[in-house]
Amino acid sequence: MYARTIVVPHDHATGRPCHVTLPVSQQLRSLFAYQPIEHHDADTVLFWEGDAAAHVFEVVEGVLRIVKSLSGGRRVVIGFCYPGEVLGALLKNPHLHSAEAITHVSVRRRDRVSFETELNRRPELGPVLIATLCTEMEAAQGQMVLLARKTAEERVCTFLLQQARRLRGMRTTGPIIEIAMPRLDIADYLGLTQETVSRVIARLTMLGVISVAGRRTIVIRTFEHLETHAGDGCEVESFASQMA
Amino acid sequence: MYARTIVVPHDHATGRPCHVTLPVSQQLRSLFAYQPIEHHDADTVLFWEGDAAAHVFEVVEGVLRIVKSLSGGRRVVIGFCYPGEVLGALLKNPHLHSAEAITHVSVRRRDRVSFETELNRRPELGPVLIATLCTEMEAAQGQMVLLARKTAEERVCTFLLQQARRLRGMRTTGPIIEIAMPRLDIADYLGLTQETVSRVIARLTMLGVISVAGRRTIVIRTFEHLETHAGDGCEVESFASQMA
DNA sequence: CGATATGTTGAGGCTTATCAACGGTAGTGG
DNA sequence: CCACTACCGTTGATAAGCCTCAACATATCG
Repeated sequence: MYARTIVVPHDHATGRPCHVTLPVSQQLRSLFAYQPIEHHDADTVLFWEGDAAAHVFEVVEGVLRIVKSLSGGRRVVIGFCYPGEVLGALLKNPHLHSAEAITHVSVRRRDRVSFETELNRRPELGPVLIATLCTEMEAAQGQMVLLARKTAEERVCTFLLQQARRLRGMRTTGPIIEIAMPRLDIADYLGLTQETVSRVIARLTMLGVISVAGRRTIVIRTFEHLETHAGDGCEVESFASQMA
Repeated sequence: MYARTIVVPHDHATGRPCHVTLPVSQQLRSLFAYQPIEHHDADTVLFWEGDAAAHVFEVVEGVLRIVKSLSGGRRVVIGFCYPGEVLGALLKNPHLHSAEAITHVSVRRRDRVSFETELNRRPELGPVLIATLCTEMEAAQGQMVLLARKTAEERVCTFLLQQARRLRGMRTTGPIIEIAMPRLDIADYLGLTQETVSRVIARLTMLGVISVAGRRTIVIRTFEHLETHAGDGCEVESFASQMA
């Protein structure tokens, strides 16, 4: 039964990483239109896990990481938060995760109560928020699949595709991606170690799939290889195994 | 910076497993009030990953598993779906996962279009749906933490606590939990193998933390041990390691 | 141009997966 | 009601993949 072949026509790998923020939505962002812009340096913490959730943020510039901690110093990066996204709109009062600036970031802030009041005052925003949350759930499910069953190589390929597709959605030029976050954040996002991420990147470079320029820039040379090695879909991956 | 001690006062381990269904909500369930009850045997598939999403379901009785498949026969159980929950309300049109009966189940079905029409006709349901989705996201994040960083033992302890707390929420008697699903489903839910789940259960039995009666029944003898070994929270786990 | 944080590479070990066989439970049919 | 059978679960041996620890290289910033 589980062996039944399912062809999934739906493009569920939209390149959206799994994060705890609302994706680009002009309508939701309009709620921040008249708020002043704040600037924060890299490694600033916008809010801590367990803090009272007093504000909602629109990210104007820069990248944040959303972090949950557990015993033994272990850390999980639940997702990243990019410009145009809204952060903190969803969850219950004590924050369930920290939000930390990876780069210099600029954000607009709005009081949580007034945010919700405004939301109620404009009923057309309800469906927008619901649609947004559904997209979030979709991304979260993809991430669960990655963390539960993908190999290190598949995780890194998936991550690189997410990054590439995100930029493509922004109509940025070709296959050159700028990785805003350090290897440790990538590792904690993919459920790996820094070293393993590094080794996989080295292997992909050896294979000519990607090339690395500097610390933050990666050029994708063979998109197809990344896609076949991202492990998505439930059908055959390796032709070699069929031949055997 | 990551070493900062965070005490998280919020009880984010509410025992809700991570699933793709809406939690018990009288208001949402009212949408199914006049639908006939359907019965399905164990291992029936309600819908397949990739199918058009034509219906929304209320689970009246029994347990379902929500499954995503990937290459190489690998499988991930995204979550389980229990009586009183609503399934299929959230996602985009092609289903992102299959829903399969673990036990005999009875459900009420409603056409997706009429479900959404009714939702629009009753604006008071919007916030209910949003709150529900937020709870789902919370559970999904917890599951990501589990899959990314927890040990096999922590995963199994977390699962057992989820089961126990779910029953407690239903005001069922004490520490005896009925596990509806086979080991393989538990394994695919926890990102482990059947064998590892079995071995951890054996070890917990040896330690006197639980005892196993038959295939489906587990008695929790030391709740506290489960809680300290579930790995939640970011502070010290083992006193021994402090002593050393 | 130098100092420090970040990233890479290597050796070895541990947790968990894999493969295989056995045991038990529960459901079925006589 | 009991025995048979098939599935499910357990246990063991082995191995693979990733982690850990450590040293080294390279960017980036002052």
